[in-house]
Amino acid sequence: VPDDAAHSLTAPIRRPRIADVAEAAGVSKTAVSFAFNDPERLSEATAARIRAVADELGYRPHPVARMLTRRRTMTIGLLTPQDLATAFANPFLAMFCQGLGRLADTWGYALHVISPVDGSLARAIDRATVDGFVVIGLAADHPEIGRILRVGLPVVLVDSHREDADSIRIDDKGGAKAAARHLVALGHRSFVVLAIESKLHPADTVIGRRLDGYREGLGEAGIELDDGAVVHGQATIEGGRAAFRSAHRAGFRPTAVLAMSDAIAIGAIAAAREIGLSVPGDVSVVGFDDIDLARLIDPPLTTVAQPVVRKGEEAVRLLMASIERGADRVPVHTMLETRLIVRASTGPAPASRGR
Amino acid sequence: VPDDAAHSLTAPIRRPRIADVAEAAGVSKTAVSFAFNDPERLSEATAARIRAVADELGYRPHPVARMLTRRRTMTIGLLTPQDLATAFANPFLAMFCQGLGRLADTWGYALHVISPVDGSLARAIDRATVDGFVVIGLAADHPEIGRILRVGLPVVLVDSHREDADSIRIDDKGGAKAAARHLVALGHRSFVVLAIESKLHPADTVIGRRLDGYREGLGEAGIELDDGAVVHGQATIEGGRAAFRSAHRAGFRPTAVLAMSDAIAIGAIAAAREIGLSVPGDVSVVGFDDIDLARLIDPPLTTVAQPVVRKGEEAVRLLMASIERGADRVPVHTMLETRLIVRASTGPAPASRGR
DNA sequence: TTGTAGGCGTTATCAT
DNA sequence: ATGATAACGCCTACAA
Repeated sequence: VPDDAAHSLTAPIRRPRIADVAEAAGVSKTAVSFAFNDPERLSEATAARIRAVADELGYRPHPVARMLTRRRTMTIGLLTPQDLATAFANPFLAMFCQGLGRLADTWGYALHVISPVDGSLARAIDRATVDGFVVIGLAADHPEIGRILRVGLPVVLVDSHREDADSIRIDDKGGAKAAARHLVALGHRSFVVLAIESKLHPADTVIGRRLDGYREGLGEAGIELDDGAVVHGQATIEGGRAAFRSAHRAGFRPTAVLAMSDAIAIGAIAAAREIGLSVPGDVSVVGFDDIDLARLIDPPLTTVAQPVVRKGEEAVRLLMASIERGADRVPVHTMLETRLIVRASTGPAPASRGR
Repeated sequence: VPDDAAHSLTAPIRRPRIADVAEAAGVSKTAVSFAFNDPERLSEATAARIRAVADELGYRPHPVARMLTRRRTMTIGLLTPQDLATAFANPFLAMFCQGLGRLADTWGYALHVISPVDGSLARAIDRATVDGFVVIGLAADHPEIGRILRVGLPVVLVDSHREDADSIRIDDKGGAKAAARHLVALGHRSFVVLAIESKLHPADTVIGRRLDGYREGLGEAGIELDDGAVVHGQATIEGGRAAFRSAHRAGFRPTAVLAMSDAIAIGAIAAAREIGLSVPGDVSVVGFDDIDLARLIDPPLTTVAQPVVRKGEEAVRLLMASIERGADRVPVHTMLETRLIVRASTGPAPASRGR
């Protein structure tokens, strides 16, 4: 290709490289590299000249090449098993990202959101150029986590636990139990649980633990939860709406709903109203998370609060320690508290009704 | 299930490379590469054997090295001038990300969120390993946009416009005008505008255009907006709360509030109530965006709706066209509609009051 | 079907 | 203070 193109008005065909700058400035590639990364080692004059030439040519160090030699990406990955659209439809994630973001920013790290590629998390992970992962919504024994660990990349597990990785959890069971007790104390005897949908087996997930908590809380009053009374739906407002409707269609007429996320709870309230039920007059609803929304909606939502933003911050803090201090560190396991916040979406049980 | 503990004791210090696999499998590096990227070109047997060996060694192609040769990152960058925490505190962004995510997922692209590093967008951009940028909240003449374009990376501008890049906008001015007219028709004469805070000069931003729309709508009724009656705040619920309070402290007693985002509007409603004002009894509030939240809060928010999710989808669609078909394409400029949605946060003006 | 060799663009090492 | 050269780890003509 003749370099006539260089004189044309159109943008240059090829991105300028370090060698181009070196040649144009009459120095070595090394010098150019120094000009950008370690100017102290160059005389004031040459450093300035190199910068000028680079600017003139529109040269910027190629970030990928730089990553390759530096062995650092300055990026943390947020790994979620849901597709991007679903994940962001849950306000919980945005709130968690606030926490991640606040700390990532202070450390100068960028945020890479990783969701399955064509349904495959493995492929997504293989593509990801990150210095470490914050993993949310994945069971601890998910094979991908083992694979990541084996490559030597730091991992912080959120809401699950294994011995060989940092983790940060909340008291899911206790929180769920408190929610159930609260409803029982209000006289409710007929329940539906709106659970978070997941393809993964629920052994070590929020789903299983919260369900345990609900069961335990109800059990104290001698109440058993029908298997059919646990309906699964996406952790979004729409998911909650659909789940409540589906329970209703299946013949359930609960006086109280235990929702595993605020988004689901909010959707359930919307669905209940569409059916003509009043909240909390006919149905009481308890959520989980205490997202900003919870206290703003009508009626303000009774919910199990967890420190979502702090959870994000802690996750990054742990990850940074792992990245900075190397992998041969003893894993740290953090547990954050939950607490029931009673607002107006729950009230005394109405006169008993079916099922 | 492998014994992780035992495994980690013997785990190699160094990540296995393609050469290690090649040697262990007794083939060339090419063969290993083929086994991962183009298995058809290998015999069934050798491909399987190579895979087995790779698996055994825990080998994964290094994503950065792969990017370097492929010249593709399979990642799109979302560029925002705000810090991560602030950006995610606005539900608008999560909604926009739903749109981005839906299409990014279908194209197999991941999402990289880029915010200023130590206050410098330039540094953040230089770090970013992406195939293209979706730029939101940045004026079209921001120098960084020019720099990105000069490197030849595709850019889709959201909410701003320049001739040499794709863009996608909404009718900000028309929407704002409709909001102002609506309030005027309800008899309001005393206004405060709650604007989105920005360090950038507002010439070609949503801020300037919406302000113009407000002014025009009010102007039709002969109403002028005091300069002091335009209060700026972060586009978050907290920001809205603070902005309303600050206006109130400054002595403003509007009967109507024009907020440039729903988050701000929701915060303003909260602040108004804390002060003892009823909405819409004492103060009417109009938002902008129509986020999910808008119809769920109490009272349901009158707002200027824009198709936020579709905006995200369109942005990725344009970006993909740009990435796939090369940069020598005529820029496409998309305009999406806005429309006023009247709910319950606006009502007739109360008997006239001060200022 | 498999192997060889060169390139991707940078930083790091070791001279000078 | 500056430069030559070797990594970094992979992909891909081209050759066999």
